[in-house]
Amino acid sequence: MKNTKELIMEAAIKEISEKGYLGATMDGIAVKAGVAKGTLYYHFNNKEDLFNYIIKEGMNLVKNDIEEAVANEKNIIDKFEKLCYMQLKIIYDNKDFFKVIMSQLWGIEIRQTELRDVVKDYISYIEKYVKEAMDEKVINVDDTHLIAYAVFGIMTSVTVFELLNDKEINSIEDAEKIINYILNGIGLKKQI
Amino acid sequence: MKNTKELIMEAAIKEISEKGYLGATMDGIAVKAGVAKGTLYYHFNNKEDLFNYIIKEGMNLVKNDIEEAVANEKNIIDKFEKLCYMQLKIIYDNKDFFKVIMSQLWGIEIRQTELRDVVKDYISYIEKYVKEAMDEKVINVDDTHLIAYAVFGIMTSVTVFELLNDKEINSIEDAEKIINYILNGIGLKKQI
Amino acid sequence: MKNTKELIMEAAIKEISEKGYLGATMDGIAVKAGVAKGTLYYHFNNKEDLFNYIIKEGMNLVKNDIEEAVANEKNIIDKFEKLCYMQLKIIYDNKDFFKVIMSQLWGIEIRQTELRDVVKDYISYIEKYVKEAMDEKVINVDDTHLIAYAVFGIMTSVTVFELLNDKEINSIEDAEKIINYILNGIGLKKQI
Amino acid sequence: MKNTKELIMEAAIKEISEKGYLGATMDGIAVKAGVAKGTLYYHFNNKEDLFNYIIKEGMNLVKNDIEEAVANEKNIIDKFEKLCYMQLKIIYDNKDFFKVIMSQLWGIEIRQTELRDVVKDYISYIEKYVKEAMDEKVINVDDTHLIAYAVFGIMTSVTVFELLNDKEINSIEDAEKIINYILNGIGLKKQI
DNA sequence: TATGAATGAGACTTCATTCAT
DNA sequence: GATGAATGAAGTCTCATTCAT
Repeated sequence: MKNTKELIMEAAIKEISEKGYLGATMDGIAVKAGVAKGTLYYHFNNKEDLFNYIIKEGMNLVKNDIEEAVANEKNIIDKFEKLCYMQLKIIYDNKDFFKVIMSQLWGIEIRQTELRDVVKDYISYIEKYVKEAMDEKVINVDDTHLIAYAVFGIMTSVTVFELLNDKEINSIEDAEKIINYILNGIGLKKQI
Repeated sequence: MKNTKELIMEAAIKEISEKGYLGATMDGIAVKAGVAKGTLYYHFNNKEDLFNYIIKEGMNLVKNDIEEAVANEKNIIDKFEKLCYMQLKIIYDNKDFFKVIMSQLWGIEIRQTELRDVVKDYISYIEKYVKEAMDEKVINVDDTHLIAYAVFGIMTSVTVFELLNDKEINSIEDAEKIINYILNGIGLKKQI
Repeated sequence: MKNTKELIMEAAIKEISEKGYLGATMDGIAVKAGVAKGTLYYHFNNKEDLFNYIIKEGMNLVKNDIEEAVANEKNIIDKFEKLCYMQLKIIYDNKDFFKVIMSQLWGIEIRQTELRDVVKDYISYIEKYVKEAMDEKVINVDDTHLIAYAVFGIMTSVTVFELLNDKEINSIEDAEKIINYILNGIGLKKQI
Repeated sequence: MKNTKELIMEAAIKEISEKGYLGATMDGIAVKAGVAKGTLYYHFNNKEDLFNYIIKEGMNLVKNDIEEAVANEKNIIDKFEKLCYMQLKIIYDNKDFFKVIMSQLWGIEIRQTELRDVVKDYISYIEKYVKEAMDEKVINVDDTHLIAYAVFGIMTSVTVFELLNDKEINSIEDAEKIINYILNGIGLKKQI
C-alpha cells in the first residue's frame, strides 16, 4: 500500500502535467491525492519544494532504469540503441512526468533554472554514449554536444506528437522507426 | 514609430517568454510596454485574447517568411533545405516567441488546445514538403507524419540547447550541422 | 474629505490597538476603512509596510506637535513642564496609537526592533531636555539617561491606568498631579 | 529533575516572550520544551489554558516572594523600599515573564482582560503600601491610586530601558537610583 | 485613446487541534 | 503519559478586470 508522500507525488505530477506549475493548485493536488490540504504542508515545505522533489526523484528513477538496461548490453551499438529504446519507453510510461519537464523548461524563475540543470545533466549522460560511439568509429559526427541535443529533441518530439494528435504511438514499430531515424542521422552503421 | 498595440504585443511576448502565460502579469506587460494597465484593456478584451492574438499574428509572420523564401527555390531538395534553414533562422530571430509557444504547448486549458491547433497546422506544412520529397524519390521514409514531427523536434532542440547552455548557436556552420543531421536522418541524397 | 490612504491608516490603528499586530487582520482593517481588501494592497506592499508606515507617520506627528508647543516657552522649566503636558495630552488624544506602540514594543521580530528604534529616538528627545535642565542647575540628577526612561515610564503608566480602570483621566487636575510627581522626582524646583 | 509540565511552562514563557501570544506556536513551545506537540495537549486543554496557567502561576510566585521579603521589615519606610527593591529584582530575574505580561496587557481579547485583572490586583497591592505610608504621614500625596500606577510605570520603564538599550541594569547602584527617584517623587523622607 | 484607483475571487500558507497508536 | 501524522479554518497576498475620468 502506498504511503501518503507517494500519493501526493503522483497526484502532483498529474495535476502539474495538466495545468503547469502555476496553474496547478495545492487544492487540486490534495483532492487528487485524497488528503487534506494541510497534509501537503506536513510533508513538503511549500509548492516549490514539492515540485523540486518530484523532478529530482523522477529523474533519478529514469536514470536508474536506463543505466540498468544499458549495462546489460555488450557493444556500443547495442548500448546506444538500448538507450534510445529505453528513453522512448520511459517517456511512454511517464508521459505526465515528461509533460511537467517540458512545460517547465522555459522561463527565468529559479525553479526553472534548477530544472534545467537536471535536464542538462541528463543530456550530458546521452552525450557520453555519443562520444563513446564516435571513439569506436561506429558513427561519425563532428559535434557530439549538438548531436546529443538533437537526439533529445527527437525524443521530445514524440511527446509533442502524441499531444498534438491525441493518439499514442507506443507500438514497437513506431519506436523502431524513430530509433532508425536517429541512428541514420548520425550515420551509425550496423556492423554485420 | 511603433503604435501602442505593437508595443503591447512585443512587451507581452517578452513577459510571457520569461514567466509563462500564468506567470506573466498584465501589470508586467504594461510596464514593459510603457503604458498604463488600463490601456491593455482598451486594445484587448482580456489576457487570453492578448495571448491568442500574439500566437496567431506571430505564426502568420513565420509562415509568410518561410513561404516567401521557399518559393524562390526551384527543386524540392533546395526547397527542403531552405525550409530547414528558414525555420532555424526564424527561431534564432524570435527566441522569445518560440519560448512562448513551447512553454504553452503542454496542458489541458483551452488556450493550450487552441495553440496546439496552430502548431499542428505548422507541422502539417512541414509534412507537405516531406511528402513532396518522397514522391520525387529524393528521400525514402515510410512515415511522413512521424518524420515531420522529428524534424520539428530537432528544430526545437536548438532552443533547448541555447536555454541550457546560455550561449547562442547562430553561426552558419552550426545551422549547417543541424540541417545536415536532419537530411541524413531522412536519407536525402544531394543530386550532383 | 479624507483620502483612501488616510482612511486605511486610521482603520489600521484602531484594529491593531484592539487586536495587536498579529491579531489584526487585513480583512478587519478593510472593513473598518470601508474599502475592499485589495485596496489595502494597492496603497501598501503588505501588512508590515502598513504597520511601519503608521508608526513612522504617527511619531512624526507627535514630535512636531511637541516641538511646536515647547518652542513657544522661554525658560527650561516651562519647557520641561510643557513637554510633560504635551506628551500627556497627545497620549490622551491618541490612545489607540499608543496602545499599538506599547503592545508592539516587546518581542524579537524585525518590525519590533524597528519600532524600538523609533521609540528610542523619542526618548533621546526627552533626555535632551533633561540634560538641558541639569546644565542650568534647575534639577539635579546623576543619570539623565535613566531619568528620561523613568519619565517615559510614568507617562505610559497613564495608559496602563486607563486600560486597567476603564475610565479616562483627562482632566487638567489629573495631568497636573502626574506632572508634579515627575518634577518632584527629579527635584525640579520652581524658581520664584 | 524538572517534570514535563514545568518544562512546558518554561518553554512557553520563553516562546511567548519572544513572539507574543499569537506569534508563539505550539510547535515552537514543543520544540523548546523538547517534547512532542501532542504532549502539550496532554497537559493543557489548549493554547489559552496554557497561557492563563502561566500568568496565574507566575504572578503567585512573584507575590509570595515580595510578601515574604517585605514581612521581615519593621517600619513602613523600609517596607516600601523593600517592595520597590523586590519588584525590581523580580523583574530582573524574570524578564521573559514580564515581557509576556507587558505585551499582552493591551487589547480586547478575553485572555487580555483576564490578564489585566491579575495586574490590577497586583497594583492594588502596591497601593496598599502607598496608603499605609500616607497614613503614617511619611509621604504626602493626594491620589494614592494614581501614585501606585506611577510607581508601577517606573518599574516597567526599567524593562523598556533594557529592551531599548540591549544592556542590563542589574547593578545595585542602578536599582538605588531608580528607587530614589520613586521615593523622591512621592516626597518620602527618610527618618533619621 | 488612455489612465490608474479600486475591486474581490482565489491562490498559498500557517497552525491550533484531534486522534489512533 | 506521550507521540506525531493528519486536518481544515482562517489568514496574507496576487492579479485580472472594471470604470469614472
